[in-house]
Amino acid sequence: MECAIFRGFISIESVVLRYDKNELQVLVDERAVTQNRGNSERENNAFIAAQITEQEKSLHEMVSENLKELISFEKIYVEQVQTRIQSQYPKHIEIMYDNHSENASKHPVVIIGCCVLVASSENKADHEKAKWVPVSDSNEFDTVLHPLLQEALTFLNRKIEQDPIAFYLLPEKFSLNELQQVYETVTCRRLDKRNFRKKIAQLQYLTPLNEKQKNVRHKPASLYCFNGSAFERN
Amino acid sequence: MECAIFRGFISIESVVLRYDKNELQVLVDERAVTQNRGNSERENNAFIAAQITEQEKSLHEMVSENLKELISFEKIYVEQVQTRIQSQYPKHIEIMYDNHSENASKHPVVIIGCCVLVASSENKADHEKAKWVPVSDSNEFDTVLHPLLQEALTFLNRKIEQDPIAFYLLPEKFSLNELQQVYETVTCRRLDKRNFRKKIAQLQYLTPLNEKQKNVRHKPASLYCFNGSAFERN
DNA sequence: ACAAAAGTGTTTGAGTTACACCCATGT
DNA sequence: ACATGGGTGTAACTCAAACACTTTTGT
Repeated sequence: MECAIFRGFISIESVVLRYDKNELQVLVDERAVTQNRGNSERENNAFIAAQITEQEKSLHEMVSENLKELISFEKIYVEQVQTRIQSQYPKHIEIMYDNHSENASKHPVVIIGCCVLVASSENKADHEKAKWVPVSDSNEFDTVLHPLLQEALTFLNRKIEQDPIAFYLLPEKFSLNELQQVYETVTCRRLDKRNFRKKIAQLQYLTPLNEKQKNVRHKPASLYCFNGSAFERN
Repeated sequence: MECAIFRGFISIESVVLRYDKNELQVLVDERAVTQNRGNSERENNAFIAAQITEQEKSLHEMVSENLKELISFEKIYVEQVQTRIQSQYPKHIEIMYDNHSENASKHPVVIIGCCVLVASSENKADHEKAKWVPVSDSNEFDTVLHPLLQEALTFLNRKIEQDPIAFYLLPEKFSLNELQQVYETVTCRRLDKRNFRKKIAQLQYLTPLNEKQKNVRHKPASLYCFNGSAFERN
């Protein structure tokens, strides 16, 4: 094994996604936007820095704690999808650190990019701190963060075929068609209804509830919940 | 997008693997071992730190430059397989930094773990700086680095099914059976000779050379080289 | 009664796996 | 001549894809 160590900065970036109104939406943090313009409010950054040094925390915990200021949720999925090293600070970040600011620019930055999934029903309505934007609204986004969004979507596309992560994007109870729509949206292709049901039946992720949709003007669908006993993650 | 940035250390760890004598071997850096005992010789670390701040370099370049001090090679494969954040320095590393050493322990460490592949024929013989050890010799390894070795082997096992990375472990010219043996060693299972040849024939990675093995006491095998035109990586 | 989504099996093609014998060379 | 690994095709099986009609509810 070869090993080298040096000083630097560590940046943890999260793309937070939800599934709502038949589309994927990404969380835009209005605080971050204003924070980049003006240069006050370092509490948020300081917060994480403090947490991490206190004891060893997983990415899940760190991202999770940070996000609680923005949205409410019960379950959350966090996975690292990107690591890059830059010799210069990304343009969209103003690093305001207490001291050593004069030689800060001599140190590289490691950027850890995460893909975060939350269920739509568990989020507060939009408020002044953050808003949800369809991922298709590409001109909404800071172009510097854009590559991470792409990376997260690519990751999600691949991952959803392998592991039961669709459930992080769904409410507790859901119908098979809702589940299928999540798969279709994430993978960007239509699926055959019968083949889809055969496939997930094999996987045994689902517990059927003795409950059906109400007040729909068609045959009501049976509802299911996710049985994660075999898939404890984080 | 959510973002947080803080000070820390960046550690780049590489597991360097080669295929030799029908087994995978890992490079053990004797310098690192002595470096951990005594606490001189920070040139190596300083070297990389300087390089990275000078201009933006890829992991490939950084690891590659660092390894040139240990072994010789022409082609090399580098891929990041792990990122973890620790609140404390790994035990096996003594961080000796010029100044700020008093508050250094307040900052977390990001560890970037890489899987590196080199061809056996391209390496210098073992010398005092480094030696090659079979991966099966598990008690040879520093237990702190061990998880990265596992991660690298798992990665390799999965990756070799998808991309033509076996060629990084082989000399320029090789027979189909040598190629098959690499696959068998990496995936830890026997393969059917005919099925294997059918499969790689489809993939069109190979250019047949008008050349055969010499001085073997059996029917000499045809030699091939890798045609990487469709797979430019790094 | 009608509109709208729910629900349910079978057939076909593609790809993967299993398997046995003759060939060219060095000693 | 014999020992050693090189080299080749076919049949069975498994998995994924394509496809159409009946059912239940609200209006």
